Amino acid sequence: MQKMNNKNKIFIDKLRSSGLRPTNQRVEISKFLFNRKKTFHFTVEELKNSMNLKRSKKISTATFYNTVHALKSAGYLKEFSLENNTSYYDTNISSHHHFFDNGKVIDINSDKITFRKLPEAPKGKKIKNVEVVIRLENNN
Amino acid sequence: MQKMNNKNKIFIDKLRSSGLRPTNQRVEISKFLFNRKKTFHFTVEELKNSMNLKRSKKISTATFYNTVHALKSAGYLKEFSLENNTSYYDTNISSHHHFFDNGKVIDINSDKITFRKLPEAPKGKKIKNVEVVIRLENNN
DNA sequence: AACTACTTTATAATTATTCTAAAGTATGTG
DNA sequence: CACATACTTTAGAATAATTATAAAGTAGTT
Ligand SMILES: [Mn+2]
Ligand SMILES: [Mn+2]
Ligand SMILES: [Zn+2]
Ligand SMILES: [Zn+2]
Repeated sequence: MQKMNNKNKIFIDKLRSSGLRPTNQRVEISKFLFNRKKTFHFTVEELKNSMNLKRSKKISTATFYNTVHALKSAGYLKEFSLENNTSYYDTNISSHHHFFDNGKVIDINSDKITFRKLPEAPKGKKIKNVEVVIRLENNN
Repeated sequence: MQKMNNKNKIFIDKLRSSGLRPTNQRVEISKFLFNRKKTFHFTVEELKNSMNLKRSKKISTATFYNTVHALKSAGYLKEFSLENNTSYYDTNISSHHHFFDNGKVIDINSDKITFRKLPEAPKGKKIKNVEVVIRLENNN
């Protein structure tokens, strides 16, 4: 019973191609994640809290986890880790780099970093990707 | 009542300078961690299991966590994260790089990677360190 | 030996995540 | 539309990693 207006088509398509029916909850999550200009880095808990804050009828934790996992498996989200034991997700699925600044994450486009020297992959292996983390601290 | 033989002095010193009395449990952990030629990458659970396997009187989980945390705070261990929700520790505390190969972690010495181009730190920030992860996959 | 401070340990609590099973919703068929 | 069937949502239970608690043990000091 999804109103299939053009406005939501792109978000619905991501769900469909992730093997998910575009239910209301899922479409709202998909819109929340992908209807923005800048990359979004988030934990499931952060996503849940910021979406549910504005809602009278809350979306359940399980639905957030399920939807995020399906979108990740389909390649619409990338998972990464900081130095705590929580999964972070990134709406920028290209191979790219990051500044880490006290828990804040900022994208660095791939072309902003190039290498003069890189090691070979060990025997029998090949390089899947190369990603750089630049850790920041305050001046002085 | 620690037997202060020279053999253990270096491991005891790491504990002392981490603010820990060199008890038997702690000295054994320190030796297990630092008495090796190659870098050791581990989770607390792995450390606990491999040490306790050989022991009749087990060291408790809390002692493993406490000791690892103190050694980390003192700078004798470095923490890092893979894409699951577990903390890994690294006995190589220098800024260096890694191959990640299906959960296996291999050190890459700092001088094996150099940059042609690197972005500036944002206003008011400076770069603390730059670390590279090279993800591997099998050939073919 | 007695006193005190630090340590170890078992166990409880917490957090992030996953699982389960029941109730809800959508879709297809006649 | 009526029913069957399949997929969803949800609350709550279960699990895994970690941290907290508090009692019993040990060490260092007088
Ligand atoms: Mn977990
Ligand atoms: Mn945790
Ligand atoms: Zn990113
Ligand atoms: Zn390392």
